[in-house]
Amino acid sequence: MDRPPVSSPGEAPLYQRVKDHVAGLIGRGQLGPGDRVPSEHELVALFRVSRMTANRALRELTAEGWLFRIPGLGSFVAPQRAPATILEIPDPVADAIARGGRHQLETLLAGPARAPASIAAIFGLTAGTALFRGRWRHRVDGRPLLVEDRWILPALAPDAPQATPSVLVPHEQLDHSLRASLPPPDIAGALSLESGSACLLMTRTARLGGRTCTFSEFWLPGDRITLTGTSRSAAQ
Amino acid sequence: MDRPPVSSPGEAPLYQRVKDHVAGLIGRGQLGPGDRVPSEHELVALFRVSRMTANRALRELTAEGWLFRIPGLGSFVAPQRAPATILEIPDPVADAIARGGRHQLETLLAGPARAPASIAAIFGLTAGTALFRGRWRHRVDGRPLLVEDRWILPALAPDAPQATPSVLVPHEQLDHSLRASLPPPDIAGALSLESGSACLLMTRTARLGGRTCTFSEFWLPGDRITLTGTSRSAAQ
DNA sequence: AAGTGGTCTAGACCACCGA
DNA sequence: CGGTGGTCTAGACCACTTG
Repeated sequence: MDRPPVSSPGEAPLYQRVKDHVAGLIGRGQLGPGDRVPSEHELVALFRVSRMTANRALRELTAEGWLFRIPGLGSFVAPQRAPATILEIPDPVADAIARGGRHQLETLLAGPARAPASIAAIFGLTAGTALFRGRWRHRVDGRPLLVEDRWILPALAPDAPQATPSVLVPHEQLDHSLRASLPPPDIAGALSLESGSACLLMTRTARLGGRTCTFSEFWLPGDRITLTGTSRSAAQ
Repeated sequence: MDRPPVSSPGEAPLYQRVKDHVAGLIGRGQLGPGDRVPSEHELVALFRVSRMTANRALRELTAEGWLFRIPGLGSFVAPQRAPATILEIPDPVADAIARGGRHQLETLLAGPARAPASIAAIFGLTAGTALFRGRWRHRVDGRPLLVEDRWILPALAPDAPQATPSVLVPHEQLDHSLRASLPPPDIAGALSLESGSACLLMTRTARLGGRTCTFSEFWLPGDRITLTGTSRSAAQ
């Protein structure tokens, strides 16, 4: 070969240059969803690289969601990912703790309770069924940041009374929802909020074996908590 | 070689078996965060595979967040990813449209405007710089669901005045934040809300070439919008 | 010096697809 | 049949780390 045995220093690796080339075809709009991208063999000829290198480039672009591949047919531009339709939101308490904040937990309520109709419906039970209920307040660096109100199905979490909150009960799936709401007076008081302050209300339903095993409401003061996330997307 | 030239039919590829082995060491707790995993050379000897196969296994596990690697030192178990800390939030408008809702868009404001200090700071400019500003109201099935207030850097988006909102300006990165807030009177009016109603306030900063090119505020009525997401996690 | 990962090659066999 | 991707090998050179 008349080419250096490996990539020249200071330059991007060969597989990265191949990736950039194909990503550029897509990013500049020269290839759109469903269009065929150059085959491994064509990239081998174009870049004078081995097939393993071309394969790695297309394989990684596939893993990153740019392409899909059909053996025997070719590699194609993947359907447009709707940009920014997905926000990744870190758990605020775990986040605060990870940043080194001092975390305190106070139990406001803990014990058996009869489920009101609205809660019973979530568990698929009839109103009045006995559940375990707990309410905890989390402080980070002394400030109340979160009130957690949790209902637990005793049958699926026999040791629930001893369970600490935010240590999740075993689960297979978590469903979340998030909305803005004005807190009821007891929540506002627990968070040291003036009445009329907006809160984020996050709910979390944990499922195990197809059944709801815990339902939690998280109240977060709207002016003290900001959820953030970052996503990347090609210029379009 | 006394081994079949390629993986036997019906069995997982060799690189996958190596991945499974290493992931199993982590998943069963035999190796914890910071622990060293077998080197490529050790996996070559253990599985009788080529180094490229062992390399692919460890490289993919690294891309998937299981490991981190230090050239010259070894491969190590990555710090524990806190389970269920990531919440995926769909874009509410795109979501409503995807569900088949009838979408209407009204322009409440559009034209050049001087940036107040708070906005200028986001763009890294001085207060009073001329930006393009637009405000739009989105209705889904006739109900106001979103007021979008957008500031655009004209230099990076020359055709911004013609741009429709929610059609993103080209960008490389989006930063989002989400919090609860009480809307100012003009926003409350545009959403047909009583004063004192809680709203979700989402902000989106789009960056291109390392510079902020658009900044948007999205006001969503807290009682009409619920953001939802699902995540799966192993029982722990 | 010995071990690590990072990259690359020039072949190979296979299954699958469409003409 | 030829083209596609999926996998695999047995080497190689390099930069980097630790002793």
